[in-house]
Amino acid sequence: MKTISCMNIDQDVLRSFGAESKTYKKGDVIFREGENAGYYYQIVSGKVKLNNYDEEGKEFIQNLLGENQSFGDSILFLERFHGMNAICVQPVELMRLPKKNFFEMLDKNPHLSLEMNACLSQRLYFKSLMLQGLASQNPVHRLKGLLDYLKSYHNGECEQCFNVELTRQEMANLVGLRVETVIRTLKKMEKEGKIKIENRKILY
DNA sequence: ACATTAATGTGGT
DNA sequence: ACCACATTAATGT
Repeated sequence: MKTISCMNIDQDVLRSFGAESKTYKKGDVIFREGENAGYYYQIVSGKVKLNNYDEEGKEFIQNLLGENQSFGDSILFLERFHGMNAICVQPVELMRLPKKNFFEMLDKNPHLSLEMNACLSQRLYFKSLMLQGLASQNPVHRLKGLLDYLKSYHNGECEQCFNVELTRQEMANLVGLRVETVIRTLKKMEKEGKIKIENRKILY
């Protein structure tokens, strides 16, 4: 199960520019909304979620990142605060590179700079897919948007063999629906042949 | 093998 | 959407 690694920079390169390894436990907060953004983060193992909470305290997940994916980087190009929290969903091991070193690295490695552009473009493009779905009231459209988005991260070739490794609760928090609605909508989509469900695993 | 917990389903309001 | 509860799968002791 390979995902498009965006960004996946060689660990030795990262270290040579002063990155440090860090480990977190499940539930640990890596950074919070409103804090100053000062690091590039790249996940070695584990899973991180980027989220917000609305006024009522309901969670909205912006993204879920796994192995060889980076986060916190898009905002390094801006003088801004974090717009979301980064929380570990599983125990996490990651590399952390200070902003200053990050730019030094890009400066000395133009190809990484290019890759970064490709990476940011990819995120932009697929965020737009998500938004299309979220703009709809129809739960089928919302979930379809999410599935297209997730699949796009995937070098998948075959039809309906992309295994969605998210719980229904996570999906619900990504598209702003209730778990029950997600469960029922997924079943509906299965009947319509849009997805397959094999012992609770979702194939798209 | 048994108890506990997390995730998935179902039905009713 | 929300709530309560049943069923199933995964994990711990």
